[in-house]
Amino acid sequence: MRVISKSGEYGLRALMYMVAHREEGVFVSIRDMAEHLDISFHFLTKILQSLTQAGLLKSYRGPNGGVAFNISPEKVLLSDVVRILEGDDFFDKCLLGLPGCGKLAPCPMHNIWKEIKGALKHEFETTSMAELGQAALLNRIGLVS
Amino acid sequence: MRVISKSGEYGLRALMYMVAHREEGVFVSIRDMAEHLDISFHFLTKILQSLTQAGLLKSYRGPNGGVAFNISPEKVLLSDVVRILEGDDFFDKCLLGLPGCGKLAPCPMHNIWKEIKGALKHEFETTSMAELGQAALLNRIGLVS
DNA sequence: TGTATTTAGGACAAAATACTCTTATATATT
DNA sequence: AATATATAAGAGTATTTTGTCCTAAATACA
Ligand code: SF4
Ligand code: SF4
Repeated sequence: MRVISKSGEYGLRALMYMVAHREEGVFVSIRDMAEHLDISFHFLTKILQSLTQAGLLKSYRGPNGGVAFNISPEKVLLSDVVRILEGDDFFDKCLLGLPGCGKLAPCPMHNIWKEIKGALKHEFETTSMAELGQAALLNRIGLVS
Repeated sequence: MRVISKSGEYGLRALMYMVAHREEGVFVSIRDMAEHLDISFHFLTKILQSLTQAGLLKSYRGPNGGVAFNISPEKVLLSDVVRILEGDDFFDKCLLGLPGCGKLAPCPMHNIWKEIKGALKHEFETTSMAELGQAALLNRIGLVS
């Protein structure tokens, strides 16, 4: 059961890292993140590029360069991140892979799925990256317990 | 957001079809199902083979052959099906793709995910294929509304 | 017995996802 | 200006998932 893709996972873990390690006016090195989080540097770079292009992050090239939040992490919702990295229809998917959930004459799975999906969407839309970052400070980021 | 794979989707849709169309002592043709549900015949055959090998279905070769429930659909839970088709650890996965959810020192996503996953698991473990089949009789199976 | 039908099973191919590598561009420092 | 460092961007490779095809085995029926 994979809910978010590897891209989504890596992106979220990187943003958690950034929140936990941010300093005002300092860009976080992608290479450092990749090493600390054990993610392929080039792959992570691409993922973060998507977030930069979407306006969520800003980047800076050259020595001491890196990425930083362009929007305050208090205002960045989990749902914003997954919508950018996994597609805008992330929360509109059907359990059976068919499009158009919630319309007339739903299939037998509809009621089951409606509840679950609603709960997931609600959680993602009421949790900010800042909150996740705070929690990350208490534990070891992105590591299994 | 794909929760179940294509294999799982096809398997569930086929079982719903079987419940809705079952007659005592009659095997349901895989080819008929594949056509009605618009699923590749060979692919569906393999998926149903897994369910047969797991003992959930029984099959019969030759004219008027096909597959039938080996276990009464009232006793077949949704969770049984996905565990067979997607792996026994289906409900043990982490939102971030890391193994071992629910242990000490959880990551920041843990509380969010724990609730959602618990709800999903509960729904799947309290819904039988018979129930889904009943609902399927009322609507059009596996079709989007 | 021979033929048609239907699942079983494995090899193969296509598509999607995940990951790697190379080159270009921007910036800082000397 | 020259060099080192870092992200941007796109091409290329690997792995997994999904789908196709061919042959074998079982069964029914003429
Ligand atoms: S009605 Fe059923 S098949 Fe259709 S989108 Fe909703 S859950 Fe999926
Ligand atoms: S604690 Fe977090 S990272 Fe670990 S398994 Fe649970 S949700 Fe995943």
